[in-house]
Amino acid sequence: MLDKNWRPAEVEARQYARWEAEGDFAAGDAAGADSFCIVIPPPNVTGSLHMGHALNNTLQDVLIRNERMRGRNVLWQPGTDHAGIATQMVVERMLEEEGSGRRELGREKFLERVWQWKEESGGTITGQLRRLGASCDWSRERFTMDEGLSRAVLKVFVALYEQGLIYKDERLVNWDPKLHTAISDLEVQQREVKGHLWHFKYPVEGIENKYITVATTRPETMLGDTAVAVHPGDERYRDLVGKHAILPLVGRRLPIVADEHADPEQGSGAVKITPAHDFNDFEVGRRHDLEVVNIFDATAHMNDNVPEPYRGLERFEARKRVLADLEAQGLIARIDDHVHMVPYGDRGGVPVEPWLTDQWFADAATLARPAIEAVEQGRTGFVPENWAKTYYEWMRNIQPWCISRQLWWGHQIPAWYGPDGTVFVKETEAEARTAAAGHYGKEVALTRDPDVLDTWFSSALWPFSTLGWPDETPELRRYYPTSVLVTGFDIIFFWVARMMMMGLHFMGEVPFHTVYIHALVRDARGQKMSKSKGNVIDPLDLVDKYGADALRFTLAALTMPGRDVRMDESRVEGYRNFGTKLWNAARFCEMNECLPVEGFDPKSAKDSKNRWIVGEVSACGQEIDRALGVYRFDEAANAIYAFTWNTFCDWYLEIAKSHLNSEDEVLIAETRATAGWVMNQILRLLHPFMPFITEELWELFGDGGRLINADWPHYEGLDDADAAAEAKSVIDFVSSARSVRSELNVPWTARIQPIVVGASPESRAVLEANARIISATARTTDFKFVEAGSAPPEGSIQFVYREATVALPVGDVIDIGKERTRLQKEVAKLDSEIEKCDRKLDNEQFLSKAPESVVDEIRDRRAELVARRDAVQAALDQIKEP
RNA sequence: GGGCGCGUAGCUCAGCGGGAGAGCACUACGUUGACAUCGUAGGGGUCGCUGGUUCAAUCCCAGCCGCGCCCACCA
Repeated sequence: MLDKNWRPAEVEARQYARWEAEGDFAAGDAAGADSFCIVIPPPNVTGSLHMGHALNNTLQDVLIRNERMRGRNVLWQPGTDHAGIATQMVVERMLEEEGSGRRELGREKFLERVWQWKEESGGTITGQLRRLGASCDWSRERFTMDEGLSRAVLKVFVALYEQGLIYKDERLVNWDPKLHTAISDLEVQQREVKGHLWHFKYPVEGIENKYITVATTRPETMLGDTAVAVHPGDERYRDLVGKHAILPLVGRRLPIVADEHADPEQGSGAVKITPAHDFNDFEVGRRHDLEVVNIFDATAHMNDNVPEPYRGLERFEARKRVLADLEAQGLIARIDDHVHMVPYGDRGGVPVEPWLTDQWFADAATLARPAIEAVEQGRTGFVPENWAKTYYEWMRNIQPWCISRQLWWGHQIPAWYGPDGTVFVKETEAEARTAAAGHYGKEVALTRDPDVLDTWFSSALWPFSTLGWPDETPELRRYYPTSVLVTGFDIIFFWVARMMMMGLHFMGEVPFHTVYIHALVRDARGQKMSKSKGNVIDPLDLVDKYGADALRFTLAALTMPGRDVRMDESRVEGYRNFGTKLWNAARFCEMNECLPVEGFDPKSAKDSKNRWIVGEVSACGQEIDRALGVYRFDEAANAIYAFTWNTFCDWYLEIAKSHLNSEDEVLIAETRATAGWVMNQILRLLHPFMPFITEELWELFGDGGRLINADWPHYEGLDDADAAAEAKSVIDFVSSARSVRSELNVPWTARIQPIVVGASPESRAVLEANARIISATARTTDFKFVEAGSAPPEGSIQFVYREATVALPVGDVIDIGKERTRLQKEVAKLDSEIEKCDRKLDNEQFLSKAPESVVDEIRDRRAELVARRDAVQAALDQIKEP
């Protein structure tokens, strides 16, 4: 006997351990079956599960379990990411607390610490994924810094280098002065900052009291100015072009150049040019062959290229000093308040500096071309489709990808330098040494490039590196290209785009056929979850409280295309209750011996209610098929929810009670078998969403084996329109009867005889056939059928059933006033609806232009409404009499 | 500036050319041998505003108002 309550915590761990131990997650190897593969977006190895992971992995698991049940060779490839900057920062912070630091430790010792930390905490996130129920093939778990994956990284780097698609260049990059590393454009966040726009007067050389005014939001950078630019067509400055301005505080001669970059509409129309510290100015500098004066060191303090008083100052200190000195010289023309965007590093949290350094770049534009084409040709499709636009937009305007980072944790760049700086890019030091020996004609000492690669470089290889590339493995052959990538829109650029580039370049084929983009998880009020706001909901707390099934179902049911998921705990609670409801339905079935019967064919059911529920199961299953086929997780979840609760529990089981109470042994046996079959089907349909409770109940309602490996059901020829119509008719009758009873406070215990006035033979037959069900669910006694036109007994309440009026003689309990109001309201409502139909039917344009089927539909509807109105009116007249 | 999306019941959201829906919340009644983590019934909406297309607009189109996000730029 099932326990009275469903207790997720007790069962989940046990069921999961059993699946894993029995190898149910292992990649399939059924011969001849198609394969279905998802590579997990690898979470940070030292991270822990947040709501975004919970959503992402729930959706993947729904797809995976669904396909597994459909008999495909399923691989859900799990693994974790070394997450360069993030992990290094965590370990550095730990060292700081110990009063140490990475530089004190040295590179080798530091890396040992990171590995140690990885060993300690790397299992956290994968353990948490297990608690969610994720059915990954853990035997194939990978890590981006695994031996195998590192080999893939080296091979790709060297190959791209040899193909000229990776190169070293001295350019302006976004420099994080806190982390002391270059970061890519994507890692820079623009933040709105209230600041000022300062207008400075630069004296023009050789003309007494002549100044050219420039404006800036960053006064300190003036120390690095090497020109002033004006627009070539700007009359105001035409005669100054070719002359020089004198940079105050520094004394440098600045050529005044004409360049399109200067916008006559902005500020004074003249713009100071600081090639070393501004991306636009850098370009201007290149065009005019300007001097590049770098004024910052790696920590954004002033270096020796500025006049002595400013040296060593931190950038914001320097700003104050520059302003004070210019003010003293009377060179500040104006100060305006100004709101502008300041670039911040998304990890370091301080403004980044455009800074001139040597970095490694990947030629993203070249790699992007086939990746754009693949989506244009539909070889990879986005769901929802709109995201393709975002992808194109970025890919078509892609900039060189800065792939080197001045960090220690990551894949060290396989480049070695000879004594004269010649670079040798090889997969191993030995190869580099050989190459160097060939180059120099003798053995020389080499130094390895200290930089590591951007984390996303190894992530870009994930769909094939995890399958064994560069080796030709069976997995690679079977599962590449993978089927679906499930991820959030926030990493389309970081990750999806780059996997497309690398996959196409190295595998010659797209890495996945479909990219399913899901939304962000926000809090119940639509706010982004963040630690600072304190509105972070920990998915594991919800799992503890309501069970993993409830959380999974909530996430799936809230996943609608193009809309963020608002995580509201009351929804989770509601779906936990759904689990309880299912559990109790199972208990009911168990105690009534409603268990699957071997060899029972649902098509063979004779009873119309049994035939009806079988048809409903079929409709629900088909809806889930359709919805999952187009990634409508919400619709699939809602379909199984509504069927289980509203159709099966609310109606079928109530009907079954009356069947089971009958004397008809054949009917009882058929009902038991049908109910058992429906339970069995519900468990299959629900399993991808709620794997734990369904697997647990499968022990009772299954047909051998484990549910995770059961077949996905197919439904053919189970619909029975007549049975469905009859069931609907009975449900209508019962609902109406309940409604009026409730309205008039008729006690539940009071059984009332329904007097049916003017029923057609068909309606009468239906009512008689279902008399037992109706009497049980609507609390009535036997029907009394009366000729049309007969007056219903006095003191009865009435409702309309099809063409008939049903009277319930309830005697004293009737509240005539209340009932009259109710009926009057109903007549008014029906009248207004009839009027609506009339308006249409009187409209000649409607009659001539609307499709005939629509006109007929409205005619039928009108007739039906009139019949109902008349019946209600008749009932009302009866009441009015006394 | 470019792009995407959203304004429907108190809340969160479905629907998207011919009958305004769900869940939660709310109100009333109820512990009937599966389930109070429940049941039954009920109240509640000029479907953001203004025009247009149409026989017919919550739905399509345009404009406006309000809100959110992404990209780029702002000396």
